[in-house]
Amino acid sequence: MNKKTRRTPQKLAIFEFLSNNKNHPSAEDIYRALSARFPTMSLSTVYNVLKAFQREGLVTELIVDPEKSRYDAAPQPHHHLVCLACRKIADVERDFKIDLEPSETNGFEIVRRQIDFLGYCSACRSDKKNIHNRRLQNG
Amino acid sequence: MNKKTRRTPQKLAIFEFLSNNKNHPSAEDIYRALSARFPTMSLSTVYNVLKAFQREGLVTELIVDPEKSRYDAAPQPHHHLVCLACRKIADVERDFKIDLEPSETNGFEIVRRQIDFLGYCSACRSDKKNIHNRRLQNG
DNA sequence: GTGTTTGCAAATCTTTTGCATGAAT
DNA sequence: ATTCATGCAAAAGATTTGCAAACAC
Repeated sequence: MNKKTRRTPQKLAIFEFLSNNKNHPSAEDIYRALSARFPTMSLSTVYNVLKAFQREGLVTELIVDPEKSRYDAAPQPHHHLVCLACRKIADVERDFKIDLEPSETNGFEIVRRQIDFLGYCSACRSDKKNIHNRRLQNG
Repeated sequence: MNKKTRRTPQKLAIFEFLSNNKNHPSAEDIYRALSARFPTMSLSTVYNVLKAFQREGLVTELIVDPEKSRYDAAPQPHHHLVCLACRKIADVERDFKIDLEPSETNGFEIVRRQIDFLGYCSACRSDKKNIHNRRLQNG
């Protein structure tokens, strides 16, 4: 962590939780997970801390869930599998060489690329099958 | 458009506006753009219609802006350049061959892949001072 | 006529903000 | 002592929902 910002127990706990977590939790997820250890911690503190971490470059805000932001503390760039049904996110560790020709960039200065593989996770796939089967049974 | 759903003037106007628009507008953008022609149209109608179009597969909800959904009626799959400062979106027409090994898919059934090139558009580059005051996403 | 769509208001949900208190440097 | 962080409540924005009236089929 940076020296400019203060090391509070809440910040340490949030950073630790995010680092050890593979689920790319939302602010609410983090809040709920830590409220046993920090019963007085507020949700706005979670938001404040996440914003501060983003400014320091420690945390990335993932934009893959239309309903809420998800957060990622992984140090190396990577990509994601996103379930369109339950919004589960899994990491794809591989790096892809994708680059645009200067003529394709439309004047943009590209600083990062993100690849989302959208689909259905195994749990939601079997749910789908169940629904399908039920329909067939009902006629 | 489909036969199952009814052809109302509002729906036709929304579809037409989205098809002729390169800016990937938000629901609010669409609402404002059409309220001259449809002074009584409500914002929730815009949302309802967009949801119906998504169900029919006519429109895609883009998840690139953490503050609001953006909509795209383009028929061909394509990718996007996204400005991290002003959230302008530009299309990248090229197709990229990116595929995961079965061992990398984590049990997901992939139905679509989306590549976002994140950076700064030319307008925002020329006034970098403002960038810091605006949204931050690993800027 | 029937069932869908519209439009309005109210509700819900996520995220931000203002401000007083408390804590880290 | 100064400055930054916390926590609470309230505000702000985006999206959804309930429902009666209007309209497409």
